[in-house]
Amino acid sequence: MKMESSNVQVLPNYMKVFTPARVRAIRRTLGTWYRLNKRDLPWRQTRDPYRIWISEIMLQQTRVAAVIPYYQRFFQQFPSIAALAEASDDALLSAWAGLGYYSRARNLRAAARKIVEAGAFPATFDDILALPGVGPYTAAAIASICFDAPHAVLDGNVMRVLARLTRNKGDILSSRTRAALQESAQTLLDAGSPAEHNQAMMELGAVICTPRDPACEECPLLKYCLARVAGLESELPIKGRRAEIRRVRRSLLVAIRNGNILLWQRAQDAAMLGGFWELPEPHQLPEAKTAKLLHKFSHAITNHVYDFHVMAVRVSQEPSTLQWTPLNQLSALPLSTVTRKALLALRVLPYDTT
DNA sequence: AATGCGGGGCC
DNA sequence: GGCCCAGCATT
Repeated sequence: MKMESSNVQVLPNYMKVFTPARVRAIRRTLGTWYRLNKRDLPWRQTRDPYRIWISEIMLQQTRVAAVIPYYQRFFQQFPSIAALAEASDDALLSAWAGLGYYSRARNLRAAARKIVEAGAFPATFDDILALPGVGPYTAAAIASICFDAPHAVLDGNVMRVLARLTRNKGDILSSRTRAALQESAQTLLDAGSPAEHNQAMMELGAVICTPRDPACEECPLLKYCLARVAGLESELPIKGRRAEIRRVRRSLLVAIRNGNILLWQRAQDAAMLGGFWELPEPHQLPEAKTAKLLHKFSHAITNHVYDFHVMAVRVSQEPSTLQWTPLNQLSALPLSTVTRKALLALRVLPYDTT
């Protein structure tokens, strides 16, 4: 009898949640909750692979509220995959400017060209995964939502839901924990309706099982949640330490002459912000004569915080890497967010075009 | 396994 | 003003 009780304790946590009867109950409860409570989002009106693909790429690391204005506009500019495949660099980056992670836009066009060449949108998990910019999460999302493929999605929302549901105390940044959670997600997946099930899991994480102050009292899975029973819902999931923030002081130079402003364009294949237009910095204009400080602002990128000083300068002769750009053409160019912030503050740009 | 890639919301 | 969020590609 001692053996029996120790056997029960040895069971991994996910086994306590994922008994066949509980799995069935969780799937049904979750599905009912989702059908009654799901938000009405633009990409939930369709199963068209082009639409779903674009929405999933835009939603990588990006909040729903930030994506919505870009989503509608994107299809006006690129009504078909073929149109996207032929997009110019400027059109592509302009459509994405402000969304961040610009390699997503570049990969989008590369993938569009692959799809055009293949003649149809890939319809299996493996073929979708082979598209540039598509990883395991996005492939599972598209395959399940558009093609009913039984692949469980594991994004940040689902990791949080599952870490709490199974009281998994592993670091979700580690690949071991992620593998365990992927296994949990696949076990729980309702293969009869993977599109709805996957979206229900993500929706639960987005609106109920939130990072801070989860709304457990409203959660359809409350009675199955091992973290809640243990009072650990606010401690899970565990996330390891990240790199410390570094502060860096930088200057931007504003030279305006005859209705033109001096700018430079980053190389299209640059690792960071490739193809974007920028204000020059002092090392690019060594002989510029500083006139005065026009504006100060800060801008955070990943683990850096930049404190920018925007200076008005006069230039006698400009390096060939810089270009005099007509002020009235600025809104047609992909401007980096830093440059846009500076030019908006100086009223060189009349209003935010993004 | 570790790092870089934006931008925005919350406290 | 600092802290948190988190897919994919690259190394």
